[in-house]
Amino acid sequence: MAAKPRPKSDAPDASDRVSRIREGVTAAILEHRLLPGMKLGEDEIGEIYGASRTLVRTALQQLAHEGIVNIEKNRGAFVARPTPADAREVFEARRLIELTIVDHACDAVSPAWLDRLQRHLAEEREAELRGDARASVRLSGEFHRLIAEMSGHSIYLGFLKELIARSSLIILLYRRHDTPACGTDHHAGIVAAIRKRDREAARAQMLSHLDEIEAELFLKDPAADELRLADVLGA
Amino acid sequence: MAAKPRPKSDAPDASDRVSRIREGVTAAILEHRLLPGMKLGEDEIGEIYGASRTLVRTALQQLAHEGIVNIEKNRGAFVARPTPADAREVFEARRLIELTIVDHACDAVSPAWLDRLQRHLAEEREAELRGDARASVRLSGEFHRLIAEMSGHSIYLGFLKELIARSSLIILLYRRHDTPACGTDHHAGIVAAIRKRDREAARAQMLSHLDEIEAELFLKDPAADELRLADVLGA
DNA sequence: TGGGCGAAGATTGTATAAAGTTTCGCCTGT
DNA sequence: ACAGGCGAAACTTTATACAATCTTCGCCCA
Repeated sequence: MAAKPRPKSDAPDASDRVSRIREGVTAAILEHRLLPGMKLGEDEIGEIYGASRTLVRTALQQLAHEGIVNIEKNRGAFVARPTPADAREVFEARRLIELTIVDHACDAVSPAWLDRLQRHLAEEREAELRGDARASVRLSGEFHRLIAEMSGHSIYLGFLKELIARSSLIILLYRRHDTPACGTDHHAGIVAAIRKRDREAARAQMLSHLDEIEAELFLKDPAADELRLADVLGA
Repeated sequence: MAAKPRPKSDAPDASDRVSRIREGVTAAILEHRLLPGMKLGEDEIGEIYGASRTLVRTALQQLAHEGIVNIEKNRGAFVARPTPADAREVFEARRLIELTIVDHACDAVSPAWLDRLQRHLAEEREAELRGDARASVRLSGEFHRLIAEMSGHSIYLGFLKELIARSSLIILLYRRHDTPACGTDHHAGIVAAIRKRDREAARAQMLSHLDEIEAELFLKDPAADELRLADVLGA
């Protein structure tokens, strides 16, 4: 199923060695195996992926540009530790962009896309049934990316990919309770609205979905204190 | 005035060697000294800046991520050549983001910011008087970046920096006549609205400003032909 | 004379080694 | 006993060398 022969270079994340590293580290971060603030040694990662530090460095720089890794001069790379302020910015940006994206998705609806969305929803439900929280977070992000791809706007897609990665980090950092299923029903509702080409409904669904995710976070001052403490400890 | 002592590493574009390369190449592209499609040889740039290919490569990768440079595998880096479709996406994204940004700018207005905006407008008028089209384009971009900084949203700022860079490239590529002053008056109007904290007026001004810029472009099919011609001449 | 094949040149991708910086441990002096 | 400084180790940063790939020019053949 992964043997889709691309004639040229359709996707930037193709089969390069550095992309494999980047996606591996991304997955590790998003699946909570790498905690925020952790050191990402070049030798360490290079050994894991059997690659030279040159490639590791390239991947790390790309991740830094995506906002899920911080590179400090002469110190090295660390898993990003978004502040509550960052979190609010990310979700505000997501509201802005994704409300527009669903609009476009309603225009671009097609049987092929609907099928793909449907299959994704099934996958999400399966992971949810399994109680696999990590997979749920990952698939939730992929759902939003799917809609962005559907919109056909490569710029929005690029922006949203960054925002989703940071969101996953934020959710894993700040969510109150181990939210078992943060909105698979919402996703289904969004798909339903898109199928009906009902822009207003789609926007409303998406908005309440994002609001609910953000509402489940713990972004008050106590979190800032916690962060500041870690800051002193880190620097 | 530029002596704002940053204790740590507040700005990513600090005084690194790679940043100097990146900014130099960016300026060259935005000032139309490097035409779209031109080859950016690593040795060539390295020689110019007295740097090793390692650093040049890093800078080029960052520029590629910003969207003003294309890197083709085993071929090298080239100045990006945005298509009309790209241009439309860029301006749609700018409309979306900048309308929100001016909203926030109205909230963040302060004497210091107003002074900075005023000084920038003076600088723009001066360049316009000089008839320096290159400086005008650059300063126009910086005006929008200034408002983004004013909004205090680092995410919007980052997104907009990319969009502005690509916009400059697009404007230099597709504008119909050598537009002498593409909207310095608009900028003044936007500043006036921001000073009065009039969100609605600011949004309206910004929207008409962006629309006018896009309207001055030549984004039809003939433009594609024009591009192809340049292609043959360039490569 | 036009087209295809092939080798030389050039350029990029990758790895390795040297250089500089930070950090941590240890030692000495008060 | 504790604070401050010295030194070594580990790491990142930068540069250089090697390998793989593509382009180009020239040559041969139909």
